[in-house]
Amino acid sequence: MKKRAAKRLDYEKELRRQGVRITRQRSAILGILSETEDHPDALEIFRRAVAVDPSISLSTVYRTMKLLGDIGAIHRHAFEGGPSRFEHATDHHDHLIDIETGDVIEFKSDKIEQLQDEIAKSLGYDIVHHRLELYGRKRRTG
Amino acid sequence: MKKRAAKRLDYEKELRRQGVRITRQRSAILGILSETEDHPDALEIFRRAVAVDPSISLSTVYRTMKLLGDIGAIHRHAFEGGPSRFEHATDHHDHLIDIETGDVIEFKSDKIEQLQDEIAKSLGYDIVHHRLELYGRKRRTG
DNA sequence: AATGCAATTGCAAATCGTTTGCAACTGGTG
DNA sequence: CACCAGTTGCAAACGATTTGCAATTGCATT
Ligand SMILES: [Mn+2]
Ligand SMILES: [Mn+2]
Ligand SMILES: [Zn+2]
Ligand SMILES: [Zn+2]
Repeated sequence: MKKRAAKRLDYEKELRRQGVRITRQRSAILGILSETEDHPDALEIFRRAVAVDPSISLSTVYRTMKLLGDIGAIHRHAFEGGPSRFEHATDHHDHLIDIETGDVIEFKSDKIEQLQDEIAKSLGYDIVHHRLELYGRKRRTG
Repeated sequence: MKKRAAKRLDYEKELRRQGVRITRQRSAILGILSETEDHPDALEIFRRAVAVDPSISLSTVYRTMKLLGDIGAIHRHAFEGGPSRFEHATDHHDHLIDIETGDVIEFKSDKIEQLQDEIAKSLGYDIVHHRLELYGRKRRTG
């Protein structure tokens, strides 16, 4: 899954456009989000943010994730068991979670996406969003 | 989605087989689960159970759902936003959730199931379980 | 650069769904 | 019908997230 790193400035630009203030704390979080390629949870983002701005609070991380989610700059995933995990918004894709390591692997299937649309349509619905998560374990190549 | 109602006695038999006691509270819950065709949450099961046995507690509902889940007699779903919802175990199927009414519609696609397997395999994984949820709104037939 | 004020913050407390410790109770076997 | 491990109700604890509030700060305005 190729992912173009969103630029911190892209985020800030979008925030300003929405009349939202760029605070020191938000800059720190945006910096972290823009350069991360994984799916960290709020606490992990908080830990990374503290390294940049020790005064930041977990509340602010949560509030910022909420804000960014609302404007569509990030996506929130509630994988089984754990807390919500975040990633900067990119093209839609789904996830395979390694149930032994917790690793998250991204994938995309146009066929599945299309079948979903057909199923929804046949039931009289339009899909607004969906969630497809595969939980598996690495096949031991014996 | 055709669903054969599980019999309360099926549940009890399985529980006894596992050396688990059939208490008044468990009977009440099993009765409710065996005759429900929807996806109630713990609180709703509790409400229905109280009507049968006023002494039952919410804790016992949760403990019983855990127990039944562990032996595979029921399935637990964590749909977006709300609390866990339960249904008695039947053949695998996935869900379409009406984001306006909360209604849950069941569906099954062998094609999607197969594509999932192929994707996992191509990534070097075996699927242990998965979650596919479509969130949509009723198409207005205008 | 100084002012003004609504937006934002950190903190603590609240919330929600769920789990758990514990003393009292009870199913089911002998 | 006695026994006792399994089960219960209750209240308190839990983990993730949200919220009220008084203090702070971004930034548009002079
Ligand atoms: Mn992703
Ligand atoms: Mn179902
Ligand atoms: Zn998808
Ligand atoms: Zn499925």
